[in-house]
Amino acid sequence: MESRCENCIVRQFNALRAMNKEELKKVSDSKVYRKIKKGETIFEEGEKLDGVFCVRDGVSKLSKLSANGKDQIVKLASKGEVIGQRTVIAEESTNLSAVAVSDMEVCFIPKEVISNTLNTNPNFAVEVLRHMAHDLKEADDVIVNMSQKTVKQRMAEAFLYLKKNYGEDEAGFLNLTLSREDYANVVGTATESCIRIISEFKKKGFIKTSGKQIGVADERKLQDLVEGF
Amino acid sequence: MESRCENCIVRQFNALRAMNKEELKKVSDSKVYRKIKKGETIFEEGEKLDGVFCVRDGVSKLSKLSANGKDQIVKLASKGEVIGQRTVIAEESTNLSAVAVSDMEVCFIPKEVISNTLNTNPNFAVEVLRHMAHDLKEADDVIVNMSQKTVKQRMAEAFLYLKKNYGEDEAGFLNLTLSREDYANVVGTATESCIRIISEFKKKGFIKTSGKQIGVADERKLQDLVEGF
DNA sequence: GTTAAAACATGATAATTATCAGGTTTTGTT
DNA sequence: AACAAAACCTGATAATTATCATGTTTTAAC
Repeated sequence: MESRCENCIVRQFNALRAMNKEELKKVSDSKVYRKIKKGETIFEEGEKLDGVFCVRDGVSKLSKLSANGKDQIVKLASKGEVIGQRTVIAEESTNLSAVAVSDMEVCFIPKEVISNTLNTNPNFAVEVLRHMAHDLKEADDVIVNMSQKTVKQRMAEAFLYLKKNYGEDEAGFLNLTLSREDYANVVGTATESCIRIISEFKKKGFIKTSGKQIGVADERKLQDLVEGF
Repeated sequence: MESRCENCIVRQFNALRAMNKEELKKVSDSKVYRKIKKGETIFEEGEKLDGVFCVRDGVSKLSKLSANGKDQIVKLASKGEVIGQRTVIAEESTNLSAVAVSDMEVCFIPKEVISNTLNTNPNFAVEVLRHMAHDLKEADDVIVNMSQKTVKQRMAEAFLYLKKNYGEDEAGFLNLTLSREDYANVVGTATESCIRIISEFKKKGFIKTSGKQIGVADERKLQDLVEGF
């Protein structure tokens, strides 16, 4: 279901809200709406991007492949977030791949429109800057977590993060379902270790599972674990 | 030795080069020059910053303390870099502490001057954005390294990084001398493990040491190690 | 210059995590 | 429905890394 950016709610969550009517019109006229199926690749590490992707619905993982064939998920991007901004601004090839972890709807916005607006509308530039500053802070936090927390703590944190950011259904299962491998790649561990910890958490009553679905069963206990008790 | 920003070479390395004469004059008139001794703290995690620090000389570590009392160094900032930008832009308290790892000279620039310029000069905003985009990419790389490389590989990388970015003296020792503890905190490991690896690298002829000083002895071998051979 | 504190160093051991090997279950395709 | 592929799971083991204990050297303060 396509529509005009001017009326798009998603825009309120990202820097595009700092655009004026004219600028928004240009974006709307040049944007390309696209559906992306779960598992499909939006772009791959090393590619040059001709624009950015504004996420209207669904979730994408941004990850980087290493020499030994492992994938580290650096960030999950969802409704309202803009993917590829960093790359377009720095005028480089992407350092990350973007793959849909659920069915997605995105709008592709050509880079010219973005950079023109950046160069002429300081409000927009500052707004983008704020978002990037936020991303940078989050990245710093991830670095610290990676080096100072155990795999168990990071797993616990991942469940709490998903609950907080994507919510849960009526039955108490997380709305965003990730494969065990994806969990492992978020947390930075081996898939087997990840599965083992899921089993352990389940046995201890911290989480509940049903097939691929996972739900937080004892938020407090998970929180305690994260904090080192 | 104080001077005018207009004539400051350091400015060429950071976003301040996108300022026009008037703006630069304002910065120069409001800036406060300050010497900082090795080991001295510039600001601490959680503080509110009234401005940014432009590094004229020396190196600062930006780190975050964790619950268990360990410090993770997220970034080393040196000549030309601006510290505290992220915080000032996001209008939050800092998520990191800044401590000098060598004697430093910095210029404090009040945040009003920065934000006024951001709001009126798109060139400056875009330039800041570019620098932030670069920092974000580096942070992503660190995340991936943390999760996918061994401590040994990260140590090897640290030596190569220091050689590349700070150079070495006539005797072949790194210009920037870090304590073993700082190395451990950059790499994200225990100080004892760090020391052990230094001993091992020395024994194998990858590096050489003399007191606290460390020099790269076999760049190729270190590089091979980083790449997993 | 003495002395206390900090930094450096190494061994022994324990804890964490990865890897390999073998299963079962689920999913998607013909 | 049958089949192959992918995802999930568990055990055994090995590798990595942290921790504790203890001693030495260097640095800084008086």
